[in-house]
Amino acid sequence: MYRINIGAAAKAAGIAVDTVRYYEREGLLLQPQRSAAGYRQFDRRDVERLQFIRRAKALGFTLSDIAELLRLQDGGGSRSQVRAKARERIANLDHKIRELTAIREALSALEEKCHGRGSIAGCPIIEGVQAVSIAPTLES
Amino acid sequence: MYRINIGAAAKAAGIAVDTVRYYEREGLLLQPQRSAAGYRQFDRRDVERLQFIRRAKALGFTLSDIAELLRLQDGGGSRSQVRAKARERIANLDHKIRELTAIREALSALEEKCHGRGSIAGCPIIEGVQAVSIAPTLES
DNA sequence: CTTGACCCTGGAGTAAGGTCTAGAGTGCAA
DNA sequence: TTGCACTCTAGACCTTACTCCAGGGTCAAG
Repeated sequence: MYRINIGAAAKAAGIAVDTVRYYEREGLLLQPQRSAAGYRQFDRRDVERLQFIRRAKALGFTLSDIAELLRLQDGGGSRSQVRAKARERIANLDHKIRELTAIREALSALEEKCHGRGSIAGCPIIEGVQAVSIAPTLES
Repeated sequence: MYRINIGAAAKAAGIAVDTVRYYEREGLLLQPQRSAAGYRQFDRRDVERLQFIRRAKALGFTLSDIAELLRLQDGGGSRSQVRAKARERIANLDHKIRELTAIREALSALEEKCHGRGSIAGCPIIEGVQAVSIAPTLES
């Protein structure tokens, strides 16, 4: 049987030991087996679960999104539920990307107006910021 | 002379009163005048400064970036210093946008593989997350 | 003179996602 | 048997940018 301590499991999943305990506290992990001395004993599936968490995080899911996905997995949710979460996340990402792109363009336009020489008085970037209109999409 | 209390200044700048005090504590504001009773007295320049902060925030600068920009303004910094900050921020934005776009594409590819019917076992999205390779750019 | 709207300070609480500490027990090699 | 790495728990602390609270003073209107 493949049973490893928290240190090895954390390393295998590329996560810090403290973070593994934190995920357990947050309800993202199934209660692991314990040794006689009370050490957590993780098996392959636990490690896969940790990797799933790490990768889902890399896809920008929050821990509560991930908890929900894991609940679906544990509780026999349906694919359509999973797909709905994915679509929601994609919509979020699209929104965020549009927002950042708009900011980038606004700032870039200011930067191009500035020749970069001279004192700060009258600097087009500073003055441009004063004049920025705060569009709804630019509000965080 | 244009001297207003914190409530009016906050309103003029579109910021909460508590937030104005917070900015003062964080060193973003010049120490305002005080009335005999100890009330802060803001003038037009103070309000402009608050507006500058709000707009710079809308451009995605952090408060510490903004503090630095304000120090440049106060201390006679040069345009090249301001431009450098702007470019740094643009580079940040570009990086973030690329990152989110990569995530979006990865997730979208998974989502398209899922017909959305059936139980969760074998769901391409779940399995795809397991297989996501975590590229350096995808790490937050 | 009272009422209500404002203002003051210091300090605590919030969200998200960890990270660290103290104090104590465990496991294994030399 | 000592020593060191590892593990346990509960709970405090971190970052960013606020937001709220208690307990008290101030100001203008009626």
